Amino acid sequence: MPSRPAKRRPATAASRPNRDRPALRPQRSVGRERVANLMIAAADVIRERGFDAATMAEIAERAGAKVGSLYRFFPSKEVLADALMQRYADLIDAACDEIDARLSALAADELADLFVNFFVKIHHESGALTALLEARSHWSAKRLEFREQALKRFVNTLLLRAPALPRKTARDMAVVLLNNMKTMVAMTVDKSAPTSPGSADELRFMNRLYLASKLAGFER
Amino acid sequence: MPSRPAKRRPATAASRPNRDRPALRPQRSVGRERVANLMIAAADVIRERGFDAATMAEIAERAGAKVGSLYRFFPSKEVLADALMQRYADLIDAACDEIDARLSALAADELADLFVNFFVKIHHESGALTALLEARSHWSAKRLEFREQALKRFVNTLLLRAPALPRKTARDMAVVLLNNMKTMVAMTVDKSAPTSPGSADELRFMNRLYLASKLAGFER
Amino acid sequence: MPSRPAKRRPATAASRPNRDRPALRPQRSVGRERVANLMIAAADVIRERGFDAATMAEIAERAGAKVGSLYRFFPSKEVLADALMQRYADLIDAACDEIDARLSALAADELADLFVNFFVKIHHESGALTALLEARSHWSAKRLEFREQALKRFVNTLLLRAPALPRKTARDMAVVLLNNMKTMVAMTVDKSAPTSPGSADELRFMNRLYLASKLAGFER
Amino acid sequence: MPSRPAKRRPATAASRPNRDRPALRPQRSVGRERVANLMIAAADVIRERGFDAATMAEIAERAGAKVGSLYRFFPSKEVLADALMQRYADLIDAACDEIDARLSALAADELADLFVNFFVKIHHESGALTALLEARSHWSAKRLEFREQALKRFVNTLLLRAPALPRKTARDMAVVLLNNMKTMVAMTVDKSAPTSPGSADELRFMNRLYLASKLAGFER
DNA sequence: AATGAATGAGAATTCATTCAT
DNA sequence: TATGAATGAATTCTCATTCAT
Repeated sequence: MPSRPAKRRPATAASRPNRDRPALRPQRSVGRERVANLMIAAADVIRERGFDAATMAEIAERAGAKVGSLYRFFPSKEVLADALMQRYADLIDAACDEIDARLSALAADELADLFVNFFVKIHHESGALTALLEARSHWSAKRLEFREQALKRFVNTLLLRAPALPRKTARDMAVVLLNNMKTMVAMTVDKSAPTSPGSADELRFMNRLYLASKLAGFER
Repeated sequence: MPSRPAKRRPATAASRPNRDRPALRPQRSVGRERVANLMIAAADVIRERGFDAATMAEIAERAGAKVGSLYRFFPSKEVLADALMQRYADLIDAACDEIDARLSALAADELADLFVNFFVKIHHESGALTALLEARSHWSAKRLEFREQALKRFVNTLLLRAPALPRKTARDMAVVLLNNMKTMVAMTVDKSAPTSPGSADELRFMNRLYLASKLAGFER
Repeated sequence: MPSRPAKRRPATAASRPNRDRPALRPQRSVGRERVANLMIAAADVIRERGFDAATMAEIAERAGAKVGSLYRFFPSKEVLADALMQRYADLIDAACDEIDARLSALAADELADLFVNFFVKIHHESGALTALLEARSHWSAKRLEFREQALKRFVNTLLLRAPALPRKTARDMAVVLLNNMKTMVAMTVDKSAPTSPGSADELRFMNRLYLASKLAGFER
Repeated sequence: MPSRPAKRRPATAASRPNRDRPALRPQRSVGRERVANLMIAAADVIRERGFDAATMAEIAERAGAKVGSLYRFFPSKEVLADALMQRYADLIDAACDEIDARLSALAADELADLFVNFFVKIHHESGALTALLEARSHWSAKRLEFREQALKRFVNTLLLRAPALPRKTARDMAVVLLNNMKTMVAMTVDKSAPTSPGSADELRFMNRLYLASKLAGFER
């Protein structure tokens, strides 16, 4: 009974294992399209199954690709998740920019609604956001970073609107707003738990109430 | 010429005649203690790792038991989760009973705080609740049932307090409150995302604001 | 404070999205060879131990493969059995074609012998046939299909030889012949029960007697 | 991390392990009834699922007993199977006695029919016979012994009827007859494979033909 | 560069059998 | 004695990741 066959070449120190490499940024348009498709597929699968249950094989298949291709661009599942998070961070940045530009023209309630619908809009485009935020299995640095970055942008927008607001208060508010955004996604997008549209209205109402109350007296 | 001794019957995981059996009620005190330990361990592991990533082996080990014992009482991971959910449902029932008894003596803000801290208190006792509610992998009937039951109890309490409230409105409010409860757990108990205590205060404030506003004019 | 590294996603056997996929057709020559070896090994192990007692691990090992490879091509034990059955169905088809071609040149006794040795010849090539036909654990559709297909071919051959035979009679005869084929395998190939060669002669004799008697008067 | 707890007392040489003990022959009527029920349940389960797939737990449950009781009377699955086989051997003995008594009054065809229906009648009473004969997993001595004993009885009856028959021929015939008995069970009792009643008629016909042909000239 | 194949390290689940009360 | 509980060794199946052509 021969002992197990020796492990396949154990990745010599020289040959840096693949997974530490960051996501590949393809140069040619065909490559960029492929990456886009892979990320869409990944978002879909992760939304449907959750991060843990999503398999690289299904993601590749959903994108009409082979796992090999998937691994060419995203050397590990973690990196793929990170890339998605980065994408969401960028989307949030852009949306905040847009809000900031119109900020002085917005009524408080409008601002509140824009906030609360933030993630829903992102979800509309690529829906793995909440699934990734929930995933306990590996709170990668990237995911914490995302949270941080999002909060900072929200704080920034809040302070732009109400400069007299203490920064610390703004930060705590941002945390609450972020959770409301997640809740709104759960209530309007997730099909699993049956929720009447009325509850989304309630959430919107609560969010308006809260923001109006907090901004009152601090607004420019 | 097969020389090995005949193998025992393959414990074919495929033909699982067992999985659908409900959780076994232990008969003897040693069994009751074991079940209690198993549920504590399960709650711990599921909280820490999430439902998908929690393994039956770790749960058993943490309870000082062998998987065989775990499976004796809980014939599948699903059933184990369902048993936990049932436990939480019972806890909620009891807590609602308590609130209902004191209801007329409570200020609106006190009521709001009791609501928002609901899950935190449960978490304190057994912390897998939010992890289970998040688990996408299998929205088992039991889990939906739990949601439904919890919502019904909240509606009941709300209507007790404000009988003039339309039932449908109460239901939508309950959904929002439930999400606030989950958020509060995330903000105060989960150690993964660093959150200042201030944000919990903000959430409490928002919740008070909301409840007060909705109950105003409807209260007994 | 969980310190262990986050575990890989539990390869939950419960959520098997794979099992129902048909056997994979290998693309490369190395894959084809592997599949061939796996089927040989499977037939051997199933013959020796019976379907239930045969384990995927032993099959893989006997083929010099890892279970992972086995499952790549045959996503479940059922599918593996089905693939073997399909193989046997093809062999039977081919053998019937051959008999049909020579049919008019055959004496009735020769035909009877060809029939009764049918399964023995198949067994010689790949010996899981009777073990699979016996397996009670899961009368998969494929296995019933096999039976049906084999019976149809036998009926066809019988009617070719004796066109005046009522189809229903031919069908009933085919069932008897099929059982004789199985018996012949048991008597000549299985090493478990000690049987003298004389009993095979007796079976052959009975089969001749039967066929001659039934065909008499109906032959072309 | 303490190593695994020491195995529970490893059955000292003094305390002869249970499984070598033969089946308990209960003295009191209540015990005899319990054993009878257990054997009926065992036969049912084994017939339905096959020997390998039958579990001691299901057998006990089907008999309205606990596994502990089952093991009290049958110290292992093997012993249980052996007890069933012994039962079948006794039934066959009795049936042969009966045939022998009427032998001179029987037409050859009647004798043939009695033979071919042998196992069906037994099956009617307790149906695990063919399942046990098929079970490859452990060709225990008892099972071979059964075969031997049955064959001997058949030979005996054949020689009683046709004393001039060479003993060796009678033995080979008995093997064929035994297989026909099994086939008849498969065709008339097993519900899995759909078989028309006509095929049973064919089998009966073949069996008559064969026996008549073989006995001709040798009969008393 | 694309991709079919390999694989190792689990993970869920089962069950014959033995104990202890 | 009856029976609830314990257990350990198997067994099926999964999947992230790496190779070789």
